Amino acid sequence: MSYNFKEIEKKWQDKWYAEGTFNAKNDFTMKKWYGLIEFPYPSGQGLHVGHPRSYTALDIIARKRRMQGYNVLFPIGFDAFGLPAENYAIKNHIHPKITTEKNINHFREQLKSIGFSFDWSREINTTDPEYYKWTQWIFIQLYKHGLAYKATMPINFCTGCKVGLANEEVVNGVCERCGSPVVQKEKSQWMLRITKYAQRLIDDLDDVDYLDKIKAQQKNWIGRSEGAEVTFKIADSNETLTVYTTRPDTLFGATYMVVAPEHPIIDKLADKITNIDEIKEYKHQASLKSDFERSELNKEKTGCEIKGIKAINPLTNEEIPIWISDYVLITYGTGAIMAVPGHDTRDHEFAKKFKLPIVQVIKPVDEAIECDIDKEAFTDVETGILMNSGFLNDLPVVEAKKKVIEFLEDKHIGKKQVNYKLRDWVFSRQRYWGEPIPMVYCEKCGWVPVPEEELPLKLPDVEDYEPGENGESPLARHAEWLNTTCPHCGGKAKRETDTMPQWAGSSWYYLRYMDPHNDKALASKEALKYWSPVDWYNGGMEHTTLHLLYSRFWHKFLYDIGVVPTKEPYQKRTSHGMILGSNGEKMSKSKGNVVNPDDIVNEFGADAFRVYEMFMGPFDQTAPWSMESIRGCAKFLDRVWNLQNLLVDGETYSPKFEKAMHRAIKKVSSDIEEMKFNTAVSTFMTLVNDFYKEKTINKAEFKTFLQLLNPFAPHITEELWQTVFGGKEMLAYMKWPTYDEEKTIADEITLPIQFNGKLKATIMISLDENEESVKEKVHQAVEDKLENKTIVKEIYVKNKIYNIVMK
RNA sequence: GCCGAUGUGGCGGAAUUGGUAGACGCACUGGACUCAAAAUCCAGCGGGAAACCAUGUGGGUUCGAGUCCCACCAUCGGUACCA
Repeated sequence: MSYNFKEIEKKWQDKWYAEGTFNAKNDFTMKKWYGLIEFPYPSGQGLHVGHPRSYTALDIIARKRRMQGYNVLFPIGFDAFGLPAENYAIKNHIHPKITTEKNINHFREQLKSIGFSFDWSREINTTDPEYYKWTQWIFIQLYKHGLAYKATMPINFCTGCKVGLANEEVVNGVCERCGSPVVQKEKSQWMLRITKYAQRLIDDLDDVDYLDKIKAQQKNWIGRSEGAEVTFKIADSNETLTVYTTRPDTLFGATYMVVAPEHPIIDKLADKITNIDEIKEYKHQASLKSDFERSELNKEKTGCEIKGIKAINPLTNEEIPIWISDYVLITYGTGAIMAVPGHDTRDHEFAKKFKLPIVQVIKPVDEAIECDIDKEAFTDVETGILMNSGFLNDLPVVEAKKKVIEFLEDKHIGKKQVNYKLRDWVFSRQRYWGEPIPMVYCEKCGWVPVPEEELPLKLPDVEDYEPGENGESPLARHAEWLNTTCPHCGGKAKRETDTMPQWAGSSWYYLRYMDPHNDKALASKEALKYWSPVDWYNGGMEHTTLHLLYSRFWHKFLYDIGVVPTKEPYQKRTSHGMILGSNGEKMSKSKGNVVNPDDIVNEFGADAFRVYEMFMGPFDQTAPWSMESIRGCAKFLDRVWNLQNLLVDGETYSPKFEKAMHRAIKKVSSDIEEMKFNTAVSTFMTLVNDFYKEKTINKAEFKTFLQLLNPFAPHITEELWQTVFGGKEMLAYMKWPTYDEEKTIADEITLPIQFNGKLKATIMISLDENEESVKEKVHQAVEDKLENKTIVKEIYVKNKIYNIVMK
């Protein structure tokens, strides 16, 4: 018989959320636990079945922590600024504020219908002026500390819509919406100096408990490399050309140089360049290409020799040619390289194409290794030995690097240098639906921050959100907003019309949860001290390099200026796998494989939904949705409900189930900590099967079972606890069951007997039975099979296995 | 190319970390209940008549390998001319 989940789940949800059952307590003397999930973007489509995977997982941990006596903070909010709401507004002429509010209401109902133990009294919304007041405040602090600056940067510009586009809106080099080509357009933008924190963002990963793959991906993204800067003289000139290289040891093999098209040396030496028109034409062609084209259409390298000037290799003193090519990027290193075609694949390709000399300066230490420098660059560092390199000859690569850097530093023509791939964060968006950047431009005083007492600087209510011509922000059209007075001199001034990117509000939201209604500070010192850091943060891998890195950066800055008490925001970071459609493809409207959480809750109930999401597969791996499997989980809960029909009295576990109970407590407890939810669920199922097999369960067993299952299926378990046991106190706050290690160990063991590692039989032995006795039993058991065999040796691994090696 | 993962029945997946491969669930088959169906309960369920064969492929280490080592293949995610 099925239980009435609709009625039961509603009943408990109403009680929990009306009474604030799961709200964090303001008792700062208790031990605390702060669990965080990525707050959703309230899209028009409503909740995706992917959201509850992460939410259920952390909800289970949060619920377990409450039972373990922690003061738990498990908050929820909405990351509500962003493009979809704005695009929807442009299309349908409904203010983003209205759609956002509507969507949030929908999300809130959906989230409540799944029974998450969120503290709804702390709900936040990034578009609330009382919230973004502090987002703006942080920006001003960044500006005051020299970490926010204006720079002219190329942006993606759609030639059709005449708007600036975010990178995510550029698909294969064309505009996602209209399909017109996207070009790069120079625009003055606010930038945040995240690069200043690059090294600390790497180093401090040592102090946090993130999954290794998350650490690896962040390190990769920051992209630290060690090498040297080397300065080359330009022949017959006072100019020099500085390059960055990770292989200074190959300097003797540098046979030419290459500069990026945007490199300033071309303008500086324009008079000397004999083919300046050709070079200008190359520069022009390169500027027409988008970043996308420069990287995607790179099958064939292009380039052009800069005639009339030569560089001098500081070690060989030979004059070498200088080329221009767009495979060298102005944004990395010095925008110029020394080319060592013998030992760099790209330089080799370029040298081959333009018939430039290739010199070998490294050979493999093992002569047996094939190495034909004319065919292919030899790039192996581990096995390399220097040759044709004067004072570096015969040194291994690692030694040669050290020695050459010493030499360069001694002669003041180079130095050790560390570089990062990480670039500063482009913080401006020419969009309406975002936090206004609280800056004012005054002809006399330059950029001046809005005084802090005037925050929040509210986003004005406008009717037209269309981006302006040439990629101007829609706010630029609103004179009333635009024109203001300079907070510094009182003269006429104009406001910044760009808004902040989607990432701004989410970079510090976990701090606001600690004290969400504070109007004096982003949170009180006491709350920050008590709740920091977030103990466990779960989210998607797709946020590893942007959101996670950005918020670590902001947090470190806030730490530096004494606002927050910890160096890192999140002590532990884990990630969940994506949920795919039943056909194994990503869920999308066009593929028609989208599953709506509301339908699942209606048909199977919230508890079944939660149990299924945890049971479907390993938590950190992608998993396809299956309607059949969720039915199995609903059936399991029916069986749990009907256990009450088998119930007998009993103050303690019956001998029949004692071991099973202790083992289940142990297994479920550790599985939750390790996020092995799928095997925890199978433990529950096995246990239920055992109760059915024996057609009995006593009260002690049932009580423990309900407690263990409560974090996974909170509604049905509370209901059974109340109706069957007459429990007054809520299960959710009862002490988490404990187990006795000794009682998890079996005293009888099935011992496998192998012949040459292959299973032949099993026997029962008692735990730690002496070897003589085991041997006797084994031989008795396989006597007949031993005829005509010569035993070579016998291996007994205590309580594990008995293997007979024979001929 | 580089970085990270993954590969086990018809399907989703287990496997105490080197010790009985296939727990648990789905699907399927049979039985009970029912006038009947659904639901429920019980039983079976990798292949093979068996010896045996089976954890992407080929080697290796070991008394013993899904698990460790070497060389590959395939799929997915991230990143990409980063010098």
